[in-house]
Amino acid sequence: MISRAESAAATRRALLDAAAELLDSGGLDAVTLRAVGARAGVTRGAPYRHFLDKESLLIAVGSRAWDTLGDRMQALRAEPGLSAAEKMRGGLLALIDVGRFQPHLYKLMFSNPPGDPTALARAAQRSQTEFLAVVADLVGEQDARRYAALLISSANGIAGLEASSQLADPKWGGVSAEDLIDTLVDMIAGKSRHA
Amino acid sequence: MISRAESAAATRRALLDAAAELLDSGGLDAVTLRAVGARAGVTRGAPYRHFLDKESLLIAVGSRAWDTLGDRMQALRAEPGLSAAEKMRGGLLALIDVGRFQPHLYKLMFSNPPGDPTALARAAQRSQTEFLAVVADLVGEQDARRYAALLISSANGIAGLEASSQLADPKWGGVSAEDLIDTLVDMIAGKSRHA
DNA sequence: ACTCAAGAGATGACATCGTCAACTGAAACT
DNA sequence: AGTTTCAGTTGACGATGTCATCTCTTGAGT
Repeated sequence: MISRAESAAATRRALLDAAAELLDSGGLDAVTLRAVGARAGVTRGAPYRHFLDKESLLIAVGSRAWDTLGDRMQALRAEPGLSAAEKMRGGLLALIDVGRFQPHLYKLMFSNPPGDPTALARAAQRSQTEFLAVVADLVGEQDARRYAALLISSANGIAGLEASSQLADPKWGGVSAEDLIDTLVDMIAGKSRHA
Repeated sequence: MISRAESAAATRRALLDAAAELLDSGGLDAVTLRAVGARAGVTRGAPYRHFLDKESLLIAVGSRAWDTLGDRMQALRAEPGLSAAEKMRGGLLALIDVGRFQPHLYKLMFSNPPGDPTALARAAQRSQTEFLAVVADLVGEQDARRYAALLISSANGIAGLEASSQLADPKWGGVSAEDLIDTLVDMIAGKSRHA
């Protein structure tokens, strides 16, 4: 029927799914090994057959999210009929959308776990290099690094403020995340037009 | 000698200090009510006389940090002999410095606790309105809101990436947080010069 | 001056959590 | 067929947040 390896891979996937779902619905506090196991159809000790500890499980969830975002970035870059500026805007909005619809997952993606602080940064690499290439197409290799770093930082901050619903404060005059991204993209794209 | 109210206020302050110190040195995991109590010279149950629960204590720590940052912003704005652009840069760097030297406290300041998600946003108000006034001095009332929101978001994101030491990645060509802030300030100050 | 309510703090207890050690059973290998 | 490997279960332990209860000092009312 099913080999042992297949069964193990299936439960591993089920554990990741369960953890991601619990994170989405109930926040980080809801992700307990007991709940994850129960939702995956196993018991509390089972995760230890697939992950070193709880932190490793969470890192795996975050890494998987970075991978799917990397896929989206890659597809976006290959998309024909889009200008470099449009691709740049799209990439930033893809990141912000994660923060918008899965805020807890988003926080996890940008958290640096005490055990292995670089783990999630490594998982983010592909997403970021894809985006870097898009920026380079717009502003040239020379300034691409600085601008890409600035854009990713800014998008991250915008998503963060929006997640804590601070952007909605009337103090900012009702700006949306898209407004801020557009302002930024226009400034940079405009600058590149001057060269 | 000392009245009861004074003594209570003193332990309340000691609890806040203890929590802040534990947070700085050992991260959020190190902040346990037992450890906080011990460091403040009381036992685990004492905090419940001053705070509703652990979350309320952490919110109080974060709020106090926002208050001192607000003081710094206020002093910076009143500083004579500084151009509006310099004040703007200084305000952003003040925020980034918190992320640089007290990363755990910084994360707390931008976290939205499940119990009262708006509590820390309220504490951040004064800092942000002070900064908003500085930005208005540079770019005018009209665009101040949008630019201030963008700048705070960006600074937040930059501090976040720096905290997870992702800015150090050679992929970005060795940019510093100051570089990114300057790039941003120049773009906005330059734009305002055009008007 | 005496009484007594109030409240800060201590303490015992409980549920929950992450984690480990020992155990079980079935699949995979020789 | 016998043996090993390994996914999964179960019991136990220490740590933690939180509540109920108790103690004791302070401070106000008479």
